[in-house]
Order: sequence, then C-alpha cells, then structure tokens
Amino acid sequence: MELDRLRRNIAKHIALSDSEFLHFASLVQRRRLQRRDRLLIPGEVCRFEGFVDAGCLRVYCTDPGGSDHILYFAPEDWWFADIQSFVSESPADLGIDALEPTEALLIDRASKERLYIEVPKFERLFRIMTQRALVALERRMIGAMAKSAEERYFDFKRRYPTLEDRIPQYHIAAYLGVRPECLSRLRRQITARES
Amino acid sequence: MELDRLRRNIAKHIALSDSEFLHFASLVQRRRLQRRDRLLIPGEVCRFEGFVDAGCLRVYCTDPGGSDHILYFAPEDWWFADIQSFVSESPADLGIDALEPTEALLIDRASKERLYIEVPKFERLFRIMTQRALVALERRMIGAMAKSAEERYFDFKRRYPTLEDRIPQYHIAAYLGVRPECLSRLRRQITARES
DNA sequence: CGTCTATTTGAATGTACTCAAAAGCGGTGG
DNA sequence: CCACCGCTTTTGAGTACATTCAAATAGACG
Repeated sequence: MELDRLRRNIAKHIALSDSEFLHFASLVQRRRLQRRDRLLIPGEVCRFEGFVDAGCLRVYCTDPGGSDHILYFAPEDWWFADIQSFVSESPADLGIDALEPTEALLIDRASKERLYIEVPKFERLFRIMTQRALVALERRMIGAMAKSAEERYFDFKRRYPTLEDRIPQYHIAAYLGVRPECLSRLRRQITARES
Repeated sequence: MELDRLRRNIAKHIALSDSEFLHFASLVQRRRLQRRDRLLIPGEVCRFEGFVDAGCLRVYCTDPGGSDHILYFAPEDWWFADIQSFVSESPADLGIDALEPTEALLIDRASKERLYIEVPKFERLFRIMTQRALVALERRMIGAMAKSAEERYFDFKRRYPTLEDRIPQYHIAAYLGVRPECLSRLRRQITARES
C-alpha cells in the first residue's frame, strides 16, 4: 500500500524508523469514497481517526433548523475525526462526508491505544498534532469573533488555497458562517471593487 | 507548597505515583496576581503554561479597532497558555490577565520538555488535556456559527456556573462575541420574558 | 459626597437573514 | 444538436438582529 504522503506528513512532526512507521502502517485501513459518500453519520459512534491521502472531506454539524456548519475541510494531508465521539465512544454530533472522490486512511481506537503502548513515540506525535489543531482552531475562533465575513472569506482562501474551485460555494458559506446568498453578494462586491 | 487542587486535577486524567507528582511539582512556580495584573502581554513570548489554583484569568486578543475578544476564561482548576507562542517561542497574539486576585502555577518550556523525557507518562497527560481542550473549542466554534447570542449566553452560564457574578458584564460580552450594549439588552429581554 | 467605571437606554445605521424568483451551468436523452 | 432537468448561484425586497454613537443612570470606592 502506498503510504508516502502519510509518512511525509508524520515526518514533519517526529522522526520515525522504518519499522516504527510500518508498525503504524499495519494498523491503518484504506477507505475509498465517492463524492457525497458518508464516512460518519451524526448519531453514530466515530470508530476511526483518519488521514486524507487524496480528495476532500467536510466535517460539519447540522443545526435544528437543518442548516449545515462546516467545522473544517480535510483535503489531502489533513487529519480528521469526531474526537469527542472517537475517544468516549459516544454518539457523534458531527458528520463527515466526501466532497470529491476521496481516499482516506483510517485507524480505529483499539489499534491506536495499542500503538501508544507499543511505540510510545506516537503519544508524542498525537500530542503535537492535537496541539497544532488546537492552535489553528483558536485562530479560527478569534476570526469568527473579530473579523467580518469578507475577511473570513480571505482567510479561507489562504488556509485552503486549492479548495475554492473544487467545491460548491454553499459549502464555503457553511464554513464561513454565512448563508450562500450572503457569500454571493460578498464576492460581487469584491470583484466590483477590483475592477 | 499546597498543590492539592493541581494533583486532583491531574488525577482526573492519569494515575500518578507520589514521586511522579512531586517531580512535576518541583518544576512549577506559584505566581500571585492582583486584579488587572498582566501575566502575558500580546507581543511578548509566552514562557509558561499554567494552572489556576484560585481566582480567574481571561485569555483574550485585541483587534485592530481596539476591542477585546475573550477566547476563554480560566477560573480555578483550568489550564491556560498561548500555546502557539509557548511552543514556538514566537510573539504572542493573545494576552492573559487577572480578573480577580489569582494564584497560578506555572511551568516553563524547558522544564516541560525535561518532564516529558524523565516521566513519559506526562506526554500522555498533556495529549489528553489538549484533546479535551480541542473538543471544548470545537463545541464553542459550532456554537458561534450556529447559535444566537442568547443561546451562547446560556451556554456561557452552563460552562462557567460561578463566573457570572464574579466578573464585569463587558467581559462576558467579549466572550460571547457581542458588544456590552447588546448583552445588556439581551438580559433585559430575558428577565422581561420570565416575569 | 464626588469621581470613576460599568451598565442601561435611545435612535439611527448596517450587515446578514428569509423568502421568493430568476438566471446560469452541466449533464442526459430525444 | 438542442431541449430539458436538476442543482447552484445570483438578484431583489423586506426583516431581524447587532452595531455605533451619545447620553443618562447606577454602583463602587475613596
């Protein structure tokens, strides 16, 4: 199984020997998804933590009124899970599904716990990765409180440079925290100003 | 030095022997703050990660217009830091200061790294704590996108049950993401509805 | 009591929202 | 090749909610 992208991703955080990486590799499963395929349905238990090898997922929640809100996108090289559900084996609040044909690498909870015991270095890896995710989310949270929809739109483009023309705009709106109509109007204003 | 609260806090996540805890305890410093004392000034490097033994801190950022936005409060039993700054030793975006007379226990970066090496179990502790912080922030982020100011206000009261009458309302507004005038009007509406 | 800070209230403004309809776009089948 | 269909985006009009700015009130502390 080709796992180069995963290996390079891990190498950004910690150094691993071949055998340590292979140990990890033996615990992950590849999962192929078509556009719109659902990897996690809200209410189910999230039995995996995953890494996107190709394609793109959205991690979202649906509010009582039926609107979706996207917590983050997971294009290639991103990790994802409903951590709350994964860790406590409780029903997920979040949903995860594919916005494009996607290949994800999944590890289940028991395997991950075993990994921590057998190769303690992975405890460090996941601590560092979780820390980075927390920092990123803190920035996003501050952006949501302090910035205008337009600034948040530019932040989105900076954060996901390749994504804008790969996915429908209503998903971008669901990430920004505005309605699709509002994003449409914002974009019109921006292009009007530029010309 | 009395460290019971810290010890009980850690015990919620992992089991520690007396000597393991004492090892940790030997690395923390107690810091006493008056109301309005600043623990971290934006632009400085955050040289500590901390735990609140008594009192309350706010962790906030100031936008270009001069308005503050509170990322979270840290009353007794909470951990805090500008992780981004702490980990990378870069200038902090966040500020941290005391809303009440406060006692904080601080550990610096070098001590924490040493701790990870000498007692690897702490790698696990901080992974778990960071994970929990991430889950909490995910919920807050979704709330910011999906909920009304009034619902967020009720969430605040649930999350910090003792805080409402300990701190000025404009700090609560800065946490909710609204102006103080708006929170004032919200509260009036709520009490009007109840009577 | 007076001063400083915090909260409340009012009026006008702005930004995003809802609902509804039209236009654009891509793919399929006649 | 064109007509039609479904889905997405755009546009319009009216509304809701939070904002700004300004002023009045309320509390806390010396």
